[in-house]
Amino acid sequence: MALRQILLGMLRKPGTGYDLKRQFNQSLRHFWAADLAQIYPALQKLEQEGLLAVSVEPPAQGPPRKVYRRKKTGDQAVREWLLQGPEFRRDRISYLAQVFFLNELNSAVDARAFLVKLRDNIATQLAELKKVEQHWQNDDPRYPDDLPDEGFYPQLTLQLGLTRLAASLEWCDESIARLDRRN
Amino acid sequence: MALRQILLGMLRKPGTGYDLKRQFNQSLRHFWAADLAQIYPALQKLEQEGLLAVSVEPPAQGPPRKVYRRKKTGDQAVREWLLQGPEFRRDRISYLAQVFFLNELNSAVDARAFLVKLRDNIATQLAELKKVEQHWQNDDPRYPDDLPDEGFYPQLTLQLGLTRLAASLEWCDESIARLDRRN
DNA sequence: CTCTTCATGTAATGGGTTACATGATTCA
DNA sequence: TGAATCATGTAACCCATTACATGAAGAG
Repeated sequence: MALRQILLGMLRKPGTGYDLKRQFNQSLRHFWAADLAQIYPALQKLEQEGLLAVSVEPPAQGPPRKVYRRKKTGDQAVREWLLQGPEFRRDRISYLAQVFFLNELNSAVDARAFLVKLRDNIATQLAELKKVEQHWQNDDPRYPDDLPDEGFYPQLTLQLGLTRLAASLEWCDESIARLDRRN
Repeated sequence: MALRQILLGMLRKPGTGYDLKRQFNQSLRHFWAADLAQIYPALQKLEQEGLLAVSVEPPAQGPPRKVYRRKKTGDQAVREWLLQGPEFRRDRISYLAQVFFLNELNSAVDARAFLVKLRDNIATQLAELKKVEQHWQNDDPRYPDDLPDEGFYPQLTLQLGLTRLAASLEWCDESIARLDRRN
């Protein structure tokens, strides 16, 4: 149920649903993704509840832009969310479920192939996140240690993303090595 | 949509919905959780589809036990799931979304308090997972390197859980230190 | 001439959570 | 006497995904 708050958080500066989607892709994607089909109704609801204001503006191209602005009640909602402390939702990691049952294949060769594919996938994800980091670095030469506060906290999240992927990658390599040692 | 396959995987040995819930709590919880309200209908559906067989057995206590057994079609379904390669579902990490927006608090003190709470939470989770590892160790003296295949793959998943939590914990400490250095 | 980008949505379906409902036995 | 364990479920709701629908401008 955090999408509401995330949208409010992103609307520190006014924007349209489409703008927010772009922000998801650029900055939040590695820990949260959302589709336009989710974003549009959510924004409408937040407006109905009085946390956002809308104004229709003429677009450069396409249909009229519905620009959402956060109201004071919206500011407050974000602050409350943060003051409640960290939220944990149960994570579900499909590929770990698969690893758990790899023995069902009755074949160390097939199990190994699975782990190698997993390794490659994670390596790709890590490479992509590093590209994102490159972009951030190019956008602001103060990256990572002299960023203003607005950039500092997002940078922390990127950092954890990189750390976790690197740890997962190492785990893959070690797992493959352990499997090889068993045979 | 992996719950189906996980239930099938767990039913290598026959059992009831309640038994499976226990297995979730003991072995899979750190990467997948499921409620009885999800498990019971899912088992019924798998039976209707012909992947499982049911037989009603007299219980030690309570209502009759519905014991599910995997059929050959069920075995096949598990194997197909694994042979398709690793599945990635987009993860959503609420607390990272919160970290991303911590600047909204306009207070390094409050932001720091958030990170400390996060640190404590993760430390608790790590301690709990280590307890789980202790149990596994006690259950089988061959842990971790001389386990039979059935135990080896589950142990890998536990290992990743521990690795990731340890990495997250380090990240928390470093983030708090970096925040302190800024002020 | 086709693909991408801008920009809005709705509808159907699927998956997950919470609440509700029942009832016997065992343990503190 | 009250809580936990065993054992089954249903119903309402919420959240997320996929598919469908429209349409103009600009890039290649």
